[in-house]
Amino acid sequence: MPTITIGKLAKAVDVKVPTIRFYEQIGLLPVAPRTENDRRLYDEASVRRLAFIKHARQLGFPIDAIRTLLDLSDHPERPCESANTLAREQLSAVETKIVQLKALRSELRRMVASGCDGSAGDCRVIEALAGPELLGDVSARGGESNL
Amino acid sequence: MPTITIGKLAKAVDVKVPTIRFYEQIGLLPVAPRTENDRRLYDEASVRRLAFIKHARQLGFPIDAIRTLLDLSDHPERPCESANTLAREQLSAVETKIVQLKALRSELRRMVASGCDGSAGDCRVIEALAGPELLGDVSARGGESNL
DNA sequence: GTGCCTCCTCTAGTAACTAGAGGATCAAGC
DNA sequence: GCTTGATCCTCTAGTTACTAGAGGAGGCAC
Repeated sequence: MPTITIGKLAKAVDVKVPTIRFYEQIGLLPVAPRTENDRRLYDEASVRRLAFIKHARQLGFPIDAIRTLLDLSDHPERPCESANTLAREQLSAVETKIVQLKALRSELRRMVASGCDGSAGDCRVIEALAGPELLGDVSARGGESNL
Repeated sequence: MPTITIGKLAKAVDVKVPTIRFYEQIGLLPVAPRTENDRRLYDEASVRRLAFIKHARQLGFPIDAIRTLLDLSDHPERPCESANTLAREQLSAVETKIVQLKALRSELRRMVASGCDGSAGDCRVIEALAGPELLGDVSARGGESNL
């Protein structure tokens, strides 16, 4: 018997209300039963499910991976190979990102260290951006946009 | 006298053609002059400007910051304080991100290390995701989405 | 009864592109 | 002169994972 309102669920898991509706809409959360006044109602299982999602998101798993993970957790009899694979993939994505960011960090440190206080004409920061790229093959995919 | 086609510019800087049009549209690149057949034409200055943008993007500067940076580089007589500030901000954003990702990495490593090969019911990966969050206050802003 | 809070739906906006439709033009080879 | 394929044009919509806001109904406390 579900008795938890969407606001309470949001508070319990520390997720925003619209996010919960969004998760329902994309099918990460099941369609919630409603009161006669059309308010969504949740139970303890919903709290656990949402907490699972939140935790996975914090670890950077994309929604599609979380879908698979939830599916597995809903069917305990299935082999969990794919969960392991997803975790390994996510780990290596994170590791790659760290390497890339460290390269960026050192270039930015050089830029900041040679900090100038004059006019833009002889600013080292701008010079460094304009100059030939000394950067290794960091983020050859075209930038910073995603994990 | 501009003579470089958009395709050549794209190749010269290693940026995709639609990206160049996009940069023009949002005002990062000036509106290019056209041939009588409506093709955009560029010159060496365009190559330098686009390279500047690309390099700044690789370093993770957001478009708005790049706008400021380009503006400064267009007006060498202005003080370059803001360039320094932007670089410092970007550096600290990158440093923060590295710290966050390292925390994620260690949790993912623990998950992967305890890798199971049975069924989802007793999968450590899923258990780790479902269990109480042991995670420190990493990425309290809600995840991985941006730099 | 009167605020104020929570809830509802729906649309649009965010960042920084990327992909695709549908069509015109160009350069090279035969 | 013609065909073929590459390149160009514009415009719209899709990507990710939400977030913000409009506009309105219902519920609770005093």
